[in-house]
Amino acid sequence: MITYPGVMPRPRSGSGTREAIHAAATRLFREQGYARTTVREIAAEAGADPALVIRHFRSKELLFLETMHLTLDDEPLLAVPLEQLGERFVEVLLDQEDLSRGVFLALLRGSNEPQIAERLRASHETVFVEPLRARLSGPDADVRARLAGALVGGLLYALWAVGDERLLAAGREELVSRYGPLLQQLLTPASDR
Amino acid sequence: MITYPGVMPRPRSGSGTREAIHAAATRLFREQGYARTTVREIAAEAGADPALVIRHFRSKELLFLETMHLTLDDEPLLAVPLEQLGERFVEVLLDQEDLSRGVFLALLRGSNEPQIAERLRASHETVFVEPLRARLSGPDADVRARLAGALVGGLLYALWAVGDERLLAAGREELVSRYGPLLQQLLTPASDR
DNA sequence: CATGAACTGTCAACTAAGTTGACATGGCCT
DNA sequence: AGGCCATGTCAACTTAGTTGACAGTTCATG
Repeated sequence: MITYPGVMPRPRSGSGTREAIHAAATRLFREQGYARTTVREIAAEAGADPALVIRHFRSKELLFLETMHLTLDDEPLLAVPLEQLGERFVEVLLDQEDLSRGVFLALLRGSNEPQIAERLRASHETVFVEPLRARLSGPDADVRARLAGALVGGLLYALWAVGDERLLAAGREELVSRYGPLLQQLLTPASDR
Repeated sequence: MITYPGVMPRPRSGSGTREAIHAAATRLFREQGYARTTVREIAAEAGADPALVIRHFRSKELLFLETMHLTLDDEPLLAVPLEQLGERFVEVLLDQEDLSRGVFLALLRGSNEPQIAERLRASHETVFVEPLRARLSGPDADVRARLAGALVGGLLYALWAVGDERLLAAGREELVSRYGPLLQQLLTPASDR
């Protein structure tokens, strides 16, 4: 059995404090973002000493990075024919609001910090660009997928970062039927048909 | 002559310190954002006392709001026929990068603070939505303009907030010719033609 | 079973940063 | 001349992230 030198968090005798801190941080960072959440607040919610938070995670920023992971369950996208991927992707995005919104905003607003910016870049790539590029082909597949990522990100930017009331009020249906086709244009340009 | 009760900044005996603080804050907030810029740093650059910065602007946040104004010279858009507005708008946007980038990012990343969020909302409305809505008509003009704002904001989000290297490398021409038509779709939908 | 290393935890304190209050000064208006 | 107020300085307060000293616990090994 190989032992990894201090890299992996060993279970040891878990009193569960580390997990409590992790959970508290996840909730607070999601709801309040990076800047407005204090280490002392996290510690209080986890019933721990502020110093212990740093002990466990080295710094507030590393704790943030350890808890804020943007994900998208793209399973519902796999079986969708390419011609419907545009609308479907917007649907999936809007339906996972509970999972994504807090993390997306926290990453976006925290991206002043270089490491958080890097995480935002990677998450954007993984969640918004990659699933679409995987379905494209041709020499310009990469650019098109990246523009699609910009388009998709723009919707979340407008809804969540800007908080456009009228768009929020528009409802899922209208957003899907109006914005989806635009995304579709990038996936299957008219010149392809 | 009416005197406004303490609202307008009276010239008085200007030693210019206030202006120096304003200028330093503008530069630093643009280049480093809200969180990474300290009041003490602004004061140092302006050759003033940190307390004086607060004296003049009441708080770091108000100083930020006083200096960070997102604008877009939409004059070059007025004469453009509606059918070319999509590409033209993207062009104008990309050409004003020097003016907009720092402020846009500072507002976006600072939008954890409620007042900065409100400024972002207003700026988005004024700069990205309003110029387009002004050219649209029909019952759905508002929604379409707002979706156009999302689309446009998405491009800046991808380029500047995410920092998508491949998009940055793509160059103005390609971005305009690929992303402009998508915007155009919202301004003049195919069903209109 | 003892023991030392590594982990878990506590407490006080340090540093940086935004802000405030006390106080000084100099110009402008009456 | 006198008073008001904008301008400016300085020290100090508060909050927040982080560190260091120290103590208790657990676990693998001799």
